[in-house]
Amino acid sequence: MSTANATATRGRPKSTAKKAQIFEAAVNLFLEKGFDGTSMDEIAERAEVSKQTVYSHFRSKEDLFSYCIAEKCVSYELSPEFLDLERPVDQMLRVVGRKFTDLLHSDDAIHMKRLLCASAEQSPVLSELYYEAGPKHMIDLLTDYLRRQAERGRLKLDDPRTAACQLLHMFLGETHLLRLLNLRQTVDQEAVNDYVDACVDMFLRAYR
Amino acid sequence: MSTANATATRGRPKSTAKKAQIFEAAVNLFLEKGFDGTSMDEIAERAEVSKQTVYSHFRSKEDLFSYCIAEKCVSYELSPEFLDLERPVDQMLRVVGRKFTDLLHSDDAIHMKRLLCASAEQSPVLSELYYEAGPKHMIDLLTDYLRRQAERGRLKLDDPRTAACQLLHMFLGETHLLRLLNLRQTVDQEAVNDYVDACVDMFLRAYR
DNA sequence: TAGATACTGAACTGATGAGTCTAGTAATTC
DNA sequence: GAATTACTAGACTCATCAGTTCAGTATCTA
Repeated sequence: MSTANATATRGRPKSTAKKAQIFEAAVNLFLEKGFDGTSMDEIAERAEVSKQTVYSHFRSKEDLFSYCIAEKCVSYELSPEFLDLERPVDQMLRVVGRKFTDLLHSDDAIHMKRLLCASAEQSPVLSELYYEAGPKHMIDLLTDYLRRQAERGRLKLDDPRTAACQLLHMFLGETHLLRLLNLRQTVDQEAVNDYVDACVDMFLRAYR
Repeated sequence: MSTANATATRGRPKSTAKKAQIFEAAVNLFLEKGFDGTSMDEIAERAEVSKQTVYSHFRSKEDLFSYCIAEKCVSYELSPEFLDLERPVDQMLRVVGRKFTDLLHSDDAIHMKRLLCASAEQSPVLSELYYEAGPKHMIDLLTDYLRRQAERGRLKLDDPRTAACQLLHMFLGETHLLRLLNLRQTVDQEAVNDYVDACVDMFLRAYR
């Protein structure tokens, strides 16, 4: 059991490895079975850790849950680098569409969204975290890209944010809803790609 | 206590009024607090009915839940009458957009969607009901409308179903997500209307 | 090595909640 | 009126689960 702790205290330091194990177990269980459907005993068992250790790292179940969601949200942050202003707009938007739908139709993202919808009533704080790291961040990136391309005269639009919302929400389409409702276990990648292409074509016909 | 029962049996018939009370109480509680967050005692209390009566009308909590969702889905069926082929397309689509967003941003619809997302893992049967009565039905109606307008030469599109999906998902936009995540308690009706108009404009620029 | 803290495992507490049971009352049919 | 079934109120069973307690062991710092 290797151990590392930043602040030097007396006695045996808390194992960051154990904390990671707990997080890993908890996040997977929460995503699979929801908050209410997951028990602390289950988490401890899957983490191969005693229940007391779970409570020594996290004050309560809610606490652990928040930690999991917050941690997960961080991983959703997309880097803006891939939005290349030099590439042809249609090509670039197709790439964006593919990346975006890949991410959003993934099991992980679907489970996450379900979880947040379910917990939205009790804790909008977590929704906030998710929204900022995920959807809002993506909209901001695309808005910026569209504005710049408009300035270059490659697109004709006066409200880049509205346009970004339109395109991204179109991308989601029926597949996303079907996945969310658990009516599709697998994604027909080809069909999604065709749909994305159709959206880009349509978008560009409208915005030059 | 007025009572009416279709099938004539011996003894006191079950009160359809009581059943309706139970349904009313249950559906509201489920929508407000979710499946796990609602207890049968609570339902009985709000319905002003004894717990035993609840169990005499419904076999189990799951049973009652399914009944509620199914019943609610029926109420989501939109009649196709309002899609008038004679009115100018842009005008008609604006009306559709307003009706659609009004419905989908309502507290009721938002709670319903949250509920279904949460229960999607355990029972895709309910998702199916919802999807057929709500989204799918709406898509079908609009697809039909778009096809007919294309036949009349008022629109230029080869895949009316894709176009319908695009438009409807655009309509949802950021507001829907924010409502779903409980980050907006009220809807800025004017902003939504402007957004809907922008979507219709954009849609028509793309499809003639 | 001593003092301190982490971890284990298992038993325990207290609350909540689904579903049952019972005894009595109300409504309906024949 | 007699048989039958619905409804009520409340107590009851049984399981689950968040969080605690405890006694013993492991691992760290000084």
